[in-house]
Amino acid sequence: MEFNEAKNKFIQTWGALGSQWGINKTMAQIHALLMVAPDALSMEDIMEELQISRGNASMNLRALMDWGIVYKEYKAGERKEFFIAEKDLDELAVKIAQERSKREIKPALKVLKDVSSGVKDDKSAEAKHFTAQTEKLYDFVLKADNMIEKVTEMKENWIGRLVMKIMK
Amino acid sequence: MEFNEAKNKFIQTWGALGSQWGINKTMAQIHALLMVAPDALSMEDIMEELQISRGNASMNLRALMDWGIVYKEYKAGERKEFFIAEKDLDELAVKIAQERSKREIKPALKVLKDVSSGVKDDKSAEAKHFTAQTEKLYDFVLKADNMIEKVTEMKENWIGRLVMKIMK
DNA sequence: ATTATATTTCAATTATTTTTGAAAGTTTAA
DNA sequence: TTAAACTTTCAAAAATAATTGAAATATAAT
Repeated sequence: MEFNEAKNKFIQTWGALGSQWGINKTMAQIHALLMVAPDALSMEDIMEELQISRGNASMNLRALMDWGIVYKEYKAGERKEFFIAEKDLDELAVKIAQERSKREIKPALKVLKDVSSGVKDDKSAEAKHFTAQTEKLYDFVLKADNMIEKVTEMKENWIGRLVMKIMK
Repeated sequence: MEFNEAKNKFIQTWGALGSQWGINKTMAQIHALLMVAPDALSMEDIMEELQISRGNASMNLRALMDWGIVYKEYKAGERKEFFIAEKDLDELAVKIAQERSKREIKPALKVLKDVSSGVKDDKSAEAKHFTAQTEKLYDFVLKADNMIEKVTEMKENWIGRLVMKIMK
């Protein structure tokens, strides 16, 4: 396999994986590109490699920085900005988990709580069932969300590492 | 809050959550509806409640059944089919995790492995860095995928439950 | 075998999301 | 201050994804 072929394949795959998980394709591709780039890349470099417009590059780089998984870097004597990816994968996972929890799960939890507790007075069978089910869902999503948080804290503590080991 | 308002809010929220995680909105809404329905619903019922077309209902119900999280039910004396959701949430989580692993993560892992091992001969610095990075990513995604599998097996064994407890 | 009921399929339409590119905005240097 | 280098913004265009609806298919009752 030729190097450029491999790189391209990797970028495409990472992009596809991203879009299946609700992250836009270009954003994931830029991230992929930065992950395997030996040094920081400029916006021009990124536009060139991925064949995308300036606006697209700018907006997705901003998004990646908002997620905290890509950083700006300034080079002495260079006027333009360069970008590097967070390369510590554990850190990457933590950032993504926290961000998705904050943006998507937490607000959903709030609604779940509201709707499950909002119909408590209604004594119809339908309403009772609804309350019971949404309560269960709330507990479940909350548990899942807690798990994400705990996993992100785990890497620092020994029992966490032990658990990971047991879990294989 | 009125019952119908609550129900609607729940369906909308579940739908939005679904689409943020790569599942189409209607599919998630049908699932939400079935989750809180006290008994099985017909395709007509679903079309009516969600104001969607027959084709849409049919296709998304098929998808939900492919995921193994919605089942058909036949009622004596009734010609049409009825549908119920998997209501055991642990089971639901397992099914979703397994399905996404199979459909998305496993194929991505294969590509990661291919590209990371495919450029081993190329001695350029760029290629070396690429191989190192994609190897790390492979290990990482593999670990994450294993974790999903392990979590799904956990509920059956005591140490798993203990771990869950410790993790809060 | 025919009709009535129910479901699936899929090309065309509609809605949503992403991308572009050029104008406006910033920052640095001279 | 002006100009050059670079970045951001955002309305319009393009690409992608979801939805419709009617024809085709399937299934059951008469």
